[in-house]
Amino acid sequence: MPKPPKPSPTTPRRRGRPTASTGPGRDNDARVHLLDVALRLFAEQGIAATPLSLIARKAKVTPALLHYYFGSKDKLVDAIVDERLQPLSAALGQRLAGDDRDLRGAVEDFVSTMLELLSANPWFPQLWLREVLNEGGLLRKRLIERVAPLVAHRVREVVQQAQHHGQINPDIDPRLLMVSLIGLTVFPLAAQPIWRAIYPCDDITTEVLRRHVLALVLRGLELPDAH
Amino acid sequence: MPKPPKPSPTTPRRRGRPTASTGPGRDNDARVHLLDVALRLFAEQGIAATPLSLIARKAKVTPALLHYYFGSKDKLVDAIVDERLQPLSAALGQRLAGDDRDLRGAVEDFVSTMLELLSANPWFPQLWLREVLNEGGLLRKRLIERVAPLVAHRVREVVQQAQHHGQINPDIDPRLLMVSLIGLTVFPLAAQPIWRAIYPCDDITTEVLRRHVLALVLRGLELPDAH
DNA sequence: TGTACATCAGTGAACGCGCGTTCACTGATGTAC
DNA sequence: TGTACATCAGTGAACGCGCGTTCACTGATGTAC
Repeated sequence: MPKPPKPSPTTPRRRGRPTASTGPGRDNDARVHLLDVALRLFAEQGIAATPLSLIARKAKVTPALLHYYFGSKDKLVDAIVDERLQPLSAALGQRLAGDDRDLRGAVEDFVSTMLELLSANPWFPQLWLREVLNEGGLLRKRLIERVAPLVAHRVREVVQQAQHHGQINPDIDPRLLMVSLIGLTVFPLAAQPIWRAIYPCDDITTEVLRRHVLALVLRGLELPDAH
Repeated sequence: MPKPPKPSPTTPRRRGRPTASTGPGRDNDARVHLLDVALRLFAEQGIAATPLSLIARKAKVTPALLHYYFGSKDKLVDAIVDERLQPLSAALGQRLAGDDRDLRGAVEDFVSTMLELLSANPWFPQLWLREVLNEGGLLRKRLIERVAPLVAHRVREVVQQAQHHGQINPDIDPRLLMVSLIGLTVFPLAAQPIWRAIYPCDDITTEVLRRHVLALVLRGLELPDAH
C-alpha cells in the first residue's frame, strides 16, 4: 500500500514523521511533476505507446516511484483524466451551456472560450482527440453521457429557433453546427504543428485564428441574399 | 526469408510447384485479407495498442503467418500505409490540386471530394487523424513534405487573389482556410459515432453533411454586407 | 537537549507475462521425366 | 500414367526482450519522552 493508512480517530496524535503538514501525497510536488511529465508524453505519442520507464526517465526517477504514487499505469491514466482532462472538459461544458443569449453571441462565446482554454492547455487538443475518437477511449463515455448532450442540445435548440424566426441561414443543419464548431476549433489547434511546418506563419496567433473562424462562421450563419 | 528467391535467368524453367501463376505473394487473397483485418483493428484501437496476436486471432491464422507475409510488425504497418492510406491520400491530393477554377468551385470540389472518398473508406478518417496528429506518425512526414504543400499553397493563392479582387470575405485568413476545410470534413466523419450517439440522426447522410458544410462555408466566404 | 524510534519519500533488483520474432517442420500442390 | 521431388502456404513451440509490477530495503525527517 503506497498510501498511508487513515489515522484512527481514537489516537490523539500519531507517532513519527507527520504527513507533510498538508496531508499525504495528494498535493505533492513530486506527484504533480510526474503528472506533468506523463501528460506531456501521453499527448505527444499516445498512452499505449508511452512506457512507464520513459516517463520515469524524463522525470529522473525510478519506474517504481510511479507505482508508489499511482499504484498502476491504469490508475495513472485515471489520475490524468480525473485531474487534468475532466476538469477542463467540465469547465468548457459549463461555460458553454450558459444562459440564453442570441445565436451570434452564443457562437462567438463558444469559439472564443474554446480557443482560449485550448491555447492555455496546448496538450489538451491532441489528447482529447485521441481519447475521444478511440473506440475504447477513457473520455469518450463521459463526453457522450455528460458533457456533450447539455451543450449539443442547447446549440440545436437555439439554431432551430433562430431558423424558425428566419434569422439565420436555413441550409445549416441544427445538429451539425456543434460538430462543425468543434472541427473548426479543436482540430486546427491539434494540427497546429503540421500547418506551421507547411508555410511560415509565426504571425498566426490564437487571436488571428479566432478572428478567422468567427469571420467564417458568423458570416456563414447569415441569411443568404435574396435574388 | 519468406519471399522466394528470384529465379536465376540461366535456369530455363524452375522445378517444383510454380509461383501461383501471377507471381508470389503480392496479390494473394490471404495477404489482402490480413491487411483488411489489420487495418480495421488499427483504425479502431490504434496501431501501438493492437498486438499481432489479436490480428491473427481475428483472421483465424497464426501470428507466425503475419511474419511469413510481412516480415515484421513495422513492415505490416508500412504495407498498410503504402497500399491503403498513401494511395487514398494521393488520390485526394491529385483531385484537389486540380485546375484553375474559381474559388467557389474549388471549395465545392474540395468538400465534395473529401466527403465522398472518406465516406467510401470509413476507416480512413480515424487512422488518418491518429497517424497525422501523432508526433511520430508514419503519414505525418509524407503529408507535410508531399501532399499538403501542393494543395495548401494553391488554396492560399486562390483565396489571396479572390480577396485582392474584392470577391470574397476579406476577414478570412488565406492560410487557415485549408485547415478549416479539413476540420469541417475529416473531423465530423471521424467523430461520427459520437454525435450519432448523442441524438438520433439516422437521416444525416453524407449528402446532408455535404450540404451543411457547403452552406456554411460558401456563405461564409461571401463579402460581408456593407452597412 | 539528547536519544530512540516511527514514518516518510524513494530505490534497486528481481519477477512474471505478453509481445514480436524465429525456426524446424508439415501436408498439399504441382512439375519433371 | 506413375513416381520422385521441389516448392508452396501455413503451423507449433520456443525464444529473448521489455514491459508493468513487486518487495525488501535505505537514508532523511520529524516526534515523543
